[in-house]
Amino acid sequence: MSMDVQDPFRALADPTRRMILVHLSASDMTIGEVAAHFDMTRAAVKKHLTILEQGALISVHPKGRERMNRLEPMGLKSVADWINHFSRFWDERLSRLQTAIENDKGESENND
Amino acid sequence: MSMDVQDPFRALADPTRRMILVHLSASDMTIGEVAAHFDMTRAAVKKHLTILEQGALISVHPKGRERMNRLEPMGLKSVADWINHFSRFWDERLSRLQTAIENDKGESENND
DNA sequence: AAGATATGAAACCATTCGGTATCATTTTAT
DNA sequence: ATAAAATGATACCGAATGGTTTCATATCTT
Repeated sequence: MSMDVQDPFRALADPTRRMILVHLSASDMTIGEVAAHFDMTRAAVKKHLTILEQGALISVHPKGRERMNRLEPMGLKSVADWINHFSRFWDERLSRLQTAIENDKGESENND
Repeated sequence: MSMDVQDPFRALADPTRRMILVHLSASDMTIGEVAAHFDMTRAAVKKHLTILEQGALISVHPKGRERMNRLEPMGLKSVADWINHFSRFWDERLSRLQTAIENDKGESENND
């Protein structure tokens, strides 16, 4: 009932929705303009846009009979922030890898 | 048949799976150890671990009758890399916001 | 060898997902 | 006023999701 804000991770799970975000990063677009880039009905694209909006990854701005869909970068940033909590792990691994390379013969770390 | 590598975005879509990653960031764990943190059956947790493995977000290492599940940071990095293609947008917005604040009376940018 | 332990695998179920088609509503243009 | 254009809304469909239960298999431990 409250059209609650769903988490943005779910919105990113679908490849079509990720493509939509890429297109919207070039310019704001109406539903019809977005749909023109895909081989599916406007209705399907509209559902994707609704999910993106619920995930706060886009915002919607009515202009007359059209609805402009706009990328909402802060929604993406919230996802980036979560993931970057783990960045120390790949940083660590990267530095360990570099060390191994410098040592020429990397000791094959604990694989099966 | 080929147990193909699914995209990691789908693996991140579920909140339980994101929690699993947090737990695994503390230490490698067996299925049973992971399951102990959740109010669901081991079978369900195992399914989640399979999806995480398919998304290359974890790796699995059999040790006797156990299977150690290990965080695979580079999988997460691939997601971070995709998202960071958009980082210039929130950076831009942030700098525009700062400018507006410095100008004291921010001109309420084009809202409906 | 026997029993306990850790996992694998499959069948099943309700719900969600991604898509379609159809019809209604709102706004613009003539 | 009317027709066209853009979107909204709903019902419907097959497949995928997230969970369960049950049974089988492999490995420790004694």
